[in-house]
Amino acid sequence: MPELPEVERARALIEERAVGRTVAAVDDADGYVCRPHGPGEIADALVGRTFTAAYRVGKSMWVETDGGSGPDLGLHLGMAGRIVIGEESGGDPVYGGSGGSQADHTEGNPAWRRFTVEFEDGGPPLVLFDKRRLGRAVLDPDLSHLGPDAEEISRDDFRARVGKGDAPLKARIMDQSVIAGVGNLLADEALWRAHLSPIRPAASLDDAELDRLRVALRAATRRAIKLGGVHTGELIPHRNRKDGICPSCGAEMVRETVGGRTTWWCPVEQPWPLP
DNA sequence: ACACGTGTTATGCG
DNA sequence: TCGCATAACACGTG
Repeated sequence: MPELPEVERARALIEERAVGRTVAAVDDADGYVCRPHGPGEIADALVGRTFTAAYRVGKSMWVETDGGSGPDLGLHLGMAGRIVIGEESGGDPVYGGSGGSQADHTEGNPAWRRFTVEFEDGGPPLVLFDKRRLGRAVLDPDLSHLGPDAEEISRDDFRARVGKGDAPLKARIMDQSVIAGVGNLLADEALWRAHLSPIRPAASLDDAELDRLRVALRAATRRAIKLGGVHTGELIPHRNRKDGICPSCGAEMVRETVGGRTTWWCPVEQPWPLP
């Protein structure tokens, strides 16, 4: 399930393999993935347009057409979306695979094709695969509700946005209107790296702790982009059903629902209240 | 059979 | 209206 790193890989793939190409046909027949557009609406807007750039904020990406004079194509991978162009893909880990950082090659069940763009050059189409259909393809997406991208937010901005409120810290950093791009796994990984408890009220952090979290989050994010996805994190493999062990100190980790999501943390290295 | 889930959002409540 | 919690969404997987 894609978080910022997987989406960034998908964006880079689109930039590399789809930008510069002109749209010949669009299959937007999946009315749920393409909502609120009616059938053919996205196709009518895009056919004849040329993709000129691919952008991303958080987990949302969009493709610019005709240098900005045409409509943007917004793409979101939801919980299980994957962009495939020819032999390359980016997004949700290979279906049925080990989820490692090996070259992605499998597009999965053909029934999971939810949105397709074909090009005039006759080359490989851009396909959104999504077994759960929680992904989206829309024209001119509204991104006004998103906070700054988690990888690029400044220190001062991070302090001001994250360090307030009574919600648990983990819920705060997963709130896409506060900072954009952090999902459940990346949140656990970054909090573990920063030695901060996910259940701390966000406003209880001082500036030094907020700075530590920002650095840990950025490091975890960049590492995940390089290695192929959030599932390559150091903590993630230890989020098993049984006896999760802190990969750093060996203590038995805690598993609880925080911010509505399953959360794992080390009670020794991420204590709350502070000792 | 049945609970769970790496995301988003409408709805409810104080 | 705001801040926060929860249910619902769709559907494959263990």
